[in-house]
Amino acid sequence: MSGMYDDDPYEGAMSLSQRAMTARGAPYLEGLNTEQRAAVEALDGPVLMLAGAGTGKTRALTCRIAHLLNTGRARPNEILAVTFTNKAAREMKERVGALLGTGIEGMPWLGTFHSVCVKLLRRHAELVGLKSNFTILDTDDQIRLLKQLILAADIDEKRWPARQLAGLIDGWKNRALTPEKVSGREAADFNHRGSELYASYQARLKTLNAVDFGDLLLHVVTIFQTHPDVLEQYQRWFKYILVDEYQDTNVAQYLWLRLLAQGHRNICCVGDDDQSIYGWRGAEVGNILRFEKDFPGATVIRLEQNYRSTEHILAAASGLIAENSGRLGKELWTAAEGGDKVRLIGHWDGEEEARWIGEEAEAAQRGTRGNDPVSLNDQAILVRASHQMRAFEDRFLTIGLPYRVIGGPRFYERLEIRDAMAYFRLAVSPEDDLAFERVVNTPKRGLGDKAVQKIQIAARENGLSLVEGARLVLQEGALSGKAAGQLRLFVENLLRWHQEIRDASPATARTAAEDDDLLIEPEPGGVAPANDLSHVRLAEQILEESGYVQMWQNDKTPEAPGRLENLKELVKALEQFENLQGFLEHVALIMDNDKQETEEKISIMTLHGAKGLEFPVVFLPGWEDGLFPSQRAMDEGGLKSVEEERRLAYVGITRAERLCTISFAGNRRVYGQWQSQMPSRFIDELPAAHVDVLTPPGLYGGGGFGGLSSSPAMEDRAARADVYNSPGWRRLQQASTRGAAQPRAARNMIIDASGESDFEIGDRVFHKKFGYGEVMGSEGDKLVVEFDKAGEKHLLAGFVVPAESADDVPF
DNA sequence: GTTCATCAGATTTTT
DNA sequence: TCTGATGAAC
Repeated sequence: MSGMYDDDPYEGAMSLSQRAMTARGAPYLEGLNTEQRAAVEALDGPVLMLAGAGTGKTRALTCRIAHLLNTGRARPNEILAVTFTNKAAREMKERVGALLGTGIEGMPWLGTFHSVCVKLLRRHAELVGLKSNFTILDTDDQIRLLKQLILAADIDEKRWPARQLAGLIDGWKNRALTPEKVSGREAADFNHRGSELYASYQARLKTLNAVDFGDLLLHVVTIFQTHPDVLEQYQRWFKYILVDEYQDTNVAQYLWLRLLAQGHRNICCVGDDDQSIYGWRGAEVGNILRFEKDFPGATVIRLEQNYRSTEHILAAASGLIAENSGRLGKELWTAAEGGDKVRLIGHWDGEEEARWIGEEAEAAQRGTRGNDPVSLNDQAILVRASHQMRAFEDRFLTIGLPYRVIGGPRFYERLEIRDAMAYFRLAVSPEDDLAFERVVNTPKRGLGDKAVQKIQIAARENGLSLVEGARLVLQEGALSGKAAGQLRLFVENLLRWHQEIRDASPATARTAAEDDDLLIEPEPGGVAPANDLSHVRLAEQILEESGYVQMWQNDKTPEAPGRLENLKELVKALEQFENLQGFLEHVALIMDNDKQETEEKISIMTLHGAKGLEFPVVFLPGWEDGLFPSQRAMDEGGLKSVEEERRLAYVGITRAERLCTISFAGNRRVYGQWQSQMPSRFIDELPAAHVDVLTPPGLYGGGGFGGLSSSPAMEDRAARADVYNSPGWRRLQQASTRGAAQPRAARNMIIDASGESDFEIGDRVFHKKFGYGEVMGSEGDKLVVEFDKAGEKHLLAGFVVPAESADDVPF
């Protein structure tokens, strides 16, 4: 293997390190393949590690850190290692610790972009006009704040929703644009008030001493750009920088990294341009494509040996992704031979698809397919959009198949948790106006819009926080007796809780100024088991005294008990922390809560949620144009968006270790309306030689594969023959005969395998859901039909019958 | 001020 | 189909 490794300008340094290694022992290097080893040992200068799916990227990355430490290149606190998720950060910490056989306590700078930025920003907050104890707002707070501003700006909130403004501002922050830097054309967005509202939003945040997620990055970048001395300090300090999932970085993160890397220039970015699926969140694939230009003399190492999937799965994924343009180029290969081809199957509708997948999952679990039994834990259904999950949940509930939805509404985003958190926030800092607003009238205290408005006016006129405004209103006696009494109680409670917190921990919050040698600080007052549990008691007390618990106890809706349960869980989670402050900090940044479950369950999640995971058996349903690729990607984003969708498809396929099944349905209920669906364009892009086309008999007539005769997969007749003889096929046959009766008409439909439909323009046809209609056009086996009632539809010829045979269709 | 009916809108979501 | 936001009725 020649190439960059041999030509590496740092070879001398490496042999030195090799010597050092032998001296100290580097067992972690054993078992790495050539490229992985190269990636681990190329310590100096810029390095781009292009790591395909399942190529042992995390392993290389963690070994690299271990190697840096073991060779004495850097102390643990001189390494900056950033990831996107807490999960990735946690895993990396654990694995580095395991490699070195010692606890790695001292890696304070290994974390998510956001957590590292919080740390930096707490230290230098005053440089952007904040106090170091600023609060971090989540999206919900953000929206509520923006709503107020939109209202204040006298803009019709219906035509200009706060969500849209939030999206706009997020986009600007992702691109590191402060309000002044927003270009003229864009500034005029949002009813010509875009940048103006952005500016007032930022001003409001400052008075609230708060930041949103985007600010964490943006403020730090601003500090670096405007205070060279501060920047230089960190440039010097971080001898080595490592970045995970580099393809997902946005402009702000890119600038942040580039600024920091200018010191030692030892930056190692790991990523895979083919797995860039967060463009809509501001990620710039361009960052990774441009790496060599940004960092001249960069070493580029490709990890292409895949240890996860069988050759057919890899080949199918590779064939698909090859349709994308502007790739860095990478071809996955595996030493493992054989295995099942990717399976492809079409269904009549979404319910049928869910039914079939349920049966397949159970079959795999029993080992009926002639394979070893596969635990449900090792099976996953990956969907494009979360609303697709519903069909599966419904079906699995009825057949009693245990499932787990990953990435649904998260624990900390639930209503009751957010309310409880608002109470905690108020107890910690009563001047938290957003929290105040959220819960003044929750539970109902008879304080409606009008009362709250009075408080707000009083507060604003006197430059006070809302609690103080409330006290003022009470003094003035501007509220009716009942409301006043309730408000007084609320405010008194609040201040009392606050006092208790202050009594309990006089000065736990450390400030930036206290500590000069900040670069070697320990973990922030976070996840340490507390010996004194007074804060837990206080939390319980708060929820009781506020009447919040009572509120849910009185609630008779079916979800009330669950909410109370969640509150208990929240209080329990507090035990892991020293105090409420530490807990709030944790929650602001760490919204994940993957608690391990013991019961065997099949996972249902979005394709986005599946990135980085792997499963022996994977189902990819809903491959239909308009769903996947999504309508929006096809309409708005043009080629770029469709390519991102294709990468998503690539991510999906490459999650599978042994068996990957792609499916689509001809009809699907979308927002309650039945729609006919066309198979995804991605299906036609799969290389035929690696795909098995399954078709349940009785659906398209049993002989051919309805809509796909033009696809390469269809030409692979040998593959199809295989299917018919496989045990899987026979099982399938049984499944569909014993399943709900197929409409007779559907069973009788004969689709010409050549792909030509028998229909001509002007023919009258009948469709099970749309009724009668007239053929307006046809192309191959695809028809355009003008239905009498349902209007014009594009659909596969297989889904309609000539009108005269409609009598056969049972209603 | 709270409750019920109507109506629009509806991806993906690491932090 | 389902959620939420709004407005009229209590």
